[in-house]
Amino acid sequence: MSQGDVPANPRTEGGNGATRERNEREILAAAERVFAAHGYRGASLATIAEQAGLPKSNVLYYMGSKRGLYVRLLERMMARWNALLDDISVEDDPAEVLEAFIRSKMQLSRRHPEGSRLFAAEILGGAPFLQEYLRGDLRDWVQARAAIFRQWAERGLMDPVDPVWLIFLIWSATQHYADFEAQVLGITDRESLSDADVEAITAFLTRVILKGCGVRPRA
Amino acid sequence: MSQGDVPANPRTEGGNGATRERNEREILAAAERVFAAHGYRGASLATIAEQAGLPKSNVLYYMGSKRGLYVRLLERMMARWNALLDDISVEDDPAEVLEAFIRSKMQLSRRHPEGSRLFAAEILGGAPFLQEYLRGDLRDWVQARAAIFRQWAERGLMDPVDPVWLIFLIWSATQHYADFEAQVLGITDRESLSDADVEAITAFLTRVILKGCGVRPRA
DNA sequence: GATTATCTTGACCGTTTGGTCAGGAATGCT
DNA sequence: AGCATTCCTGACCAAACGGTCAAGATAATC
Repeated sequence: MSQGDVPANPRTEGGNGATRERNEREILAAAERVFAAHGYRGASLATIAEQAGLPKSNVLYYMGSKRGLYVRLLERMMARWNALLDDISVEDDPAEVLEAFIRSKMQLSRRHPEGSRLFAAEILGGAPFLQEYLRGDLRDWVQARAAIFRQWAERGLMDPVDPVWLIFLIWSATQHYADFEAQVLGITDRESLSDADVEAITAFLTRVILKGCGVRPRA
Repeated sequence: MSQGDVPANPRTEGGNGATRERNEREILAAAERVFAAHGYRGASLATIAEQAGLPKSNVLYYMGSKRGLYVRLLERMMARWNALLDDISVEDDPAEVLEAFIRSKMQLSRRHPEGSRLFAAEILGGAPFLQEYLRGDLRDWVQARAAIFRQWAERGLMDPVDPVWLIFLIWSATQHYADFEAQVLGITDRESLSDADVEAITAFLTRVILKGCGVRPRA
């Protein structure tokens, strides 16, 4: 090995090997829970290791550092987020697109509540690790959608509401049921939200928001 | 002093004394910022003391413990919250009440963004300190309002939407601009939200939500 | 001016923090 | 079998953590 070469550090490799895969999955799941509950600073590697059923040293062996583990979780969550942002066109039906948007966002929050809370905690703390993403990719995505909403409004398919505020409204409403789960459960005296509950909430949000924006069916 | 008496501990007294008042105010303000940004576990007394411009020992002299300081902040925030929850009656105009609700909630988030984020972080972490409040006072308040919304619906003054989901929708939408400020600013490329921005958002939310619930003017 | 109550703070304590490291165990490859 | 890579982990470290305490400074009261 010549000088300057990176040593054969397993941390830098792709991730082949069944043991590695299994342990990393376990660590990431545990870390997502702990970071979601306590934020970046409040989470401890000892707690994460305990919940993953591994010694602390092993967590560091696979993840390198607390920071690296956290960033990896954020990236995984951003990937999930991006996966549901497929392309839309001015020719699509606003009602269908908005309903699909609300529904898929709701499902994302429900399928990955810890990831959703992890993201929320990051933003709450001023988004120290996500500034670049917010001011880059995510902003572009929002502006692209906003442009389409505006065209729909011009064609009389919906009211001329500010599309950016509309996107934030949908985000906040759908995110609420994952992030503020403790509040929702406490107030409604539930132990958990059933599939039927989630369906009812989705239908409620779709109805109120579509009607509120004056979305008219294309046909 | 007979046995069993509480010693003349300044911590237990009302809070007279100008020095005390000034220092406590400084400490609470600094603590609210730090707890909001990092959560309960992630916040450190050293950071709070530094931001308050006092030695750490002094913070503990006034507040007793980290836990006590945190609880006191939560109680202050709950008091602010309760202050805007005045009584409403079935005879009131739904449009006026809902708009006032949205507007006052929006102002609360704007006037006390750190308190709002502190509250959000507490809920995000599973509300370990607020379980009782959520399942008690707050639940009662929600149910009382929900009953009135239902009567309005029966009288044909608004659509028969689930009133609890409606309250959550308003909460989430208004809270979003304080809690996710970093996201809003990053995406809209702003440095801060102006009064005009807040007014525009309030008008947008009022319009969409009222229309979405089919609220009809009483006259 | 003396006395008392309040305020201030550096030094200190035991625990927990993220992270390192050496060295052994398991596994894969030829 | 032999060898290299990957995996595993207890011991250890300096720094930061929440909290205590004694002793002095300041302010209030008579």
